[in-house]
Amino acid sequence: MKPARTRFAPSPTGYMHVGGVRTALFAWLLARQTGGQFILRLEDTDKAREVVGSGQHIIDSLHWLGLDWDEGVDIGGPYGPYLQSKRLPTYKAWAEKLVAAGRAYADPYTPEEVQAFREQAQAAKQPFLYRNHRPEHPPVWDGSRPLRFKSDPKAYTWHDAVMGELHAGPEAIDDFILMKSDGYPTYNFAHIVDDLLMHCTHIIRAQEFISSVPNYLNLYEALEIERPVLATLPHILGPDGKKKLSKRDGAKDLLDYAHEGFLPEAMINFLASMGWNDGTEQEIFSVAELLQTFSLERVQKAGARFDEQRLIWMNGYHIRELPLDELYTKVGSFWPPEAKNATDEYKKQVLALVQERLKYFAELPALTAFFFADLPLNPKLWQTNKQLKKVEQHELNALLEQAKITLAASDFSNEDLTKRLNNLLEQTSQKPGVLFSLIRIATTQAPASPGLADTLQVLGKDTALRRIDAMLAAL
RNA sequence: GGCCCCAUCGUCUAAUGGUUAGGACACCGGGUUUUCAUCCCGGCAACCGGGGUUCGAAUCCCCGUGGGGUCACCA
Repeated sequence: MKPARTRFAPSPTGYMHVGGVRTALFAWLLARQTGGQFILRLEDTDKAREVVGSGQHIIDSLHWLGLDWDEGVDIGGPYGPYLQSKRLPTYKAWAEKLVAAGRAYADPYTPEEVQAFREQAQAAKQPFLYRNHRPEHPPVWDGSRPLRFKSDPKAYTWHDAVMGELHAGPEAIDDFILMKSDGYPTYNFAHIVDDLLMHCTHIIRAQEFISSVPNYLNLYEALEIERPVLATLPHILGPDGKKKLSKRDGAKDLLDYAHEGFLPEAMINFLASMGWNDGTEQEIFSVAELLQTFSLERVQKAGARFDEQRLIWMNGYHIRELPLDELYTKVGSFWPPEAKNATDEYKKQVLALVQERLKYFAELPALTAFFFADLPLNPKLWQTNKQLKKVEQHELNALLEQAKITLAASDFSNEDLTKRLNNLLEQTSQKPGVLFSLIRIATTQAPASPGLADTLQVLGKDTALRRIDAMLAAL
């Protein structure tokens, strides 16, 4: 496959949400798997909506995911600048070319007049087409008025790398605005100029642009330029399956997932599996595997719902796959505050025990707090436990006393603990459900914990016996 | 409303004219000497409807229906 030059071109109007970032992922995958380049361009032509800091936020999000770019706003490149607001003379020059060719004209109407046309059309239940009001003798364009494209409406059939053959009639084409009266180009104009000048081979974007493509096709013709490969991705829908995922409807900031302790490789796996698969039954993909097998042709045409449950499962899966040392490094500062003075070695032992039940790092404190500090006695645990609530208090007390003696004799190696615990089971002729639950609750005061012998071993003798005493006093 | 796109279990999806329509998530059972989790086993659960074409249709065609997008000096 020929090297693809793809770009991700968001507008800095807010944080990155998971819907938008999939577009970046697919573009990045295509560039990387073909040995091409990936470009980050910022489309900051809407100064009214621009959110300060969101450009950096987008960069941070991509960094977190591990999507790197060869040219872009922050690092420059041979076809820069990559910030549209710094390219105004370029757009002006191309606009003037269109004016000179008689393919663009100044819009003589006031916004109110255009709005009146629009309402007229709406009242008549017709789509609004500006060109129905195209002025016969437009004023000279001096930049104070919007510049409109003088379209040449016709029917098009074109190929989309994802959607296949697409069609539209002349009614889909209109005299859209190229340059706004504030001197900035519209997206519709700027992206075409930039993609040409930056030699992009593929335009990968979301579905909402599909109805504008005939306009772009018409503009490519007017500009007499070759168009890149077009690839339209289906929407990612919100959990209700209705509308496309949007910030309004609670789409989370991508970095929120970072802060909750999701793994970038899990996020990438999840994002890729929404709307793409390789045709096999494989669910788990590493980035390297995605680079092997990804193709636009196998991207789904229908929208996909964002199912956070699936993301959580996938994240847990990737966590379990990690070697302990690597996981330990990644877990970083997610430990509970009580772990502040714990040694790396101790924390690693704890981590090894909870690795298989950790779905995302933010769960770590709840899962491990009792390893670092005595939790307050929680009578509910033994009062409501399915097995224990059937046993008399004094009997529990006696059992726990025996357990204490047994444990006091142990060297607290895993083998010895297991052996003595089993012996105790026989001596007391108790069900493990009763005896082990009791000891587990006594030594952890937690609703859940890893296996008993493992937990006791890591906790150590002193802590275990101290906690048993505390519970004994409360029984 | 015009135009455009889409349509398989609740969800993500496989199937490219011939399968008991497969897998995964979630959920529900059971097992792995306690809990939670992992792992294993099992269960639940889908081709939007109607017409064609064909020996044969989830797959091709048409018509409905449903959902989505778009019709901005936003991208």
